[in-house]
Amino acid sequence: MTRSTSSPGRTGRPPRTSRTEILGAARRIIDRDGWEKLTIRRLASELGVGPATLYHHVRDREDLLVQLLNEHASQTFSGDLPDPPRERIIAAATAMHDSLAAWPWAAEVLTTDGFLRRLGQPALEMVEAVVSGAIDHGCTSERAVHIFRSLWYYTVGEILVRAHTESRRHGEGPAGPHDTFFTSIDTSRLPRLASVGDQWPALAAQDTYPQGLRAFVDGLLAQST
Amino acid sequence: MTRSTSSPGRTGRPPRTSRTEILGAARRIIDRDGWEKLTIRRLASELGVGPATLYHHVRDREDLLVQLLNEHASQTFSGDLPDPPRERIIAAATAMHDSLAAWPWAAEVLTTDGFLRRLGQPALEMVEAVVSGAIDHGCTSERAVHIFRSLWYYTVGEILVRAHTESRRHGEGPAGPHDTFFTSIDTSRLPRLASVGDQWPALAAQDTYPQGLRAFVDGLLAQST
DNA sequence: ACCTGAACACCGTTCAAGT
DNA sequence: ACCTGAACACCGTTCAAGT
Repeated sequence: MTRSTSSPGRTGRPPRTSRTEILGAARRIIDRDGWEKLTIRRLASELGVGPATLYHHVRDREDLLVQLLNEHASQTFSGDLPDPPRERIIAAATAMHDSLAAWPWAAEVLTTDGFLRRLGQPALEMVEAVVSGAIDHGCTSERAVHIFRSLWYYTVGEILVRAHTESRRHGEGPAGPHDTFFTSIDTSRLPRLASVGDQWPALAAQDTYPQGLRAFVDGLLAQST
Repeated sequence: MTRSTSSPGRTGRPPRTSRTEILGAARRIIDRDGWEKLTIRRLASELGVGPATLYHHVRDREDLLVQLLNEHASQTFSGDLPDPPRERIIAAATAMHDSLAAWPWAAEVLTTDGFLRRLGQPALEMVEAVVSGAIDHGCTSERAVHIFRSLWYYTVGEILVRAHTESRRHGEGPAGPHDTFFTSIDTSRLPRLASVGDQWPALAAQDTYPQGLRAFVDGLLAQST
């Protein structure tokens, strides 16, 4: 929470830990041990300082994660977006999605209160792209914000559900009796699910985000004409 | 994980804690102290037993939450759904949404791995309604599953983001200088966001789930014709 | 068969005191 | 101004032992 740039009149003990060092150490832990292991205490010992020290540089654990995500976003979002409104919206949403999908730990911070307010410039440019695309299509700015939120919910939901599903796809070898996916369902009341049956996991594993996104964008834009 | 129904040949110490008691105590804690306080240790002391005892009745904390959610679902989903495919899909998705929205703690368990596989009959009937609606509209069963998943992502995302936003809407009285919602944005690169500005929180507070849902359903159904 | 205390291996955060 | 050890107030889960 203190600035690492030394102002002229500054006095007292010089800093040994900088924001950059902290973020670097955090990424090292994530890459080496997995993001579940990124705790304040582990991060402190990675840096060779006491846990209390970190509270001079980040407000709390959540703040650390938001900073990490903003850093990631600034490295990810690059290149210009297409000009046609519909394509601009799809490209921006896809960029946000792909950026988040690459960082499963993002799920932890995505639903943070006031998350949007704490986004950095690069991420906000993607929000701008969606909102401006909707306005250029002919929406009011109020409607454009609603459209952004709808697409944001879809994107966050996909990331969050997927982040907690990736776990194991092994363990269910072709040797075992392919027992029903849904445990003991009443097939008379659930005929469609029964007929889909064991195919469900395979279907659920397919990446249908892009297709769903296009359907959603078209549906939303059709509503405001 | 043991059944509370006593089989004839059973022997040994009689149970003092039942599945029903556990679920009841859990709901009491949620109602009285808030769902954040629902921990294994607190639940045990609410019941007057040791923490280890609970592990004879639930596999782990996650299992407890899934059981709680299924119980809630069985009390919530009632009444018949409309017959026209589009309306049936919308009604089922809305029922799932409203049911989850009433239980903010559901966010904790929603993204559980293999969540769908652990749903009980009442919740599965809502899944069935969406899938059957899509099939009756003319989709293949594969496509119907994709449609369900897309709507599920949107629904989960809305719930999760909303659950972490409800916190405080007070504290920002009309007296204070209505400072910018987005902190220090580059207005030349973000003109639309700049013009929306402080209206964002008010717009974000509006419930646009039903409208977004209809747009999404229409977009998805239009894709498969 | 069911219950238990005690232990294991952790958390995030605060605070008075030190340099 | 920055750093610290120690403490506070918790977690989920396991396990050998008891009834």
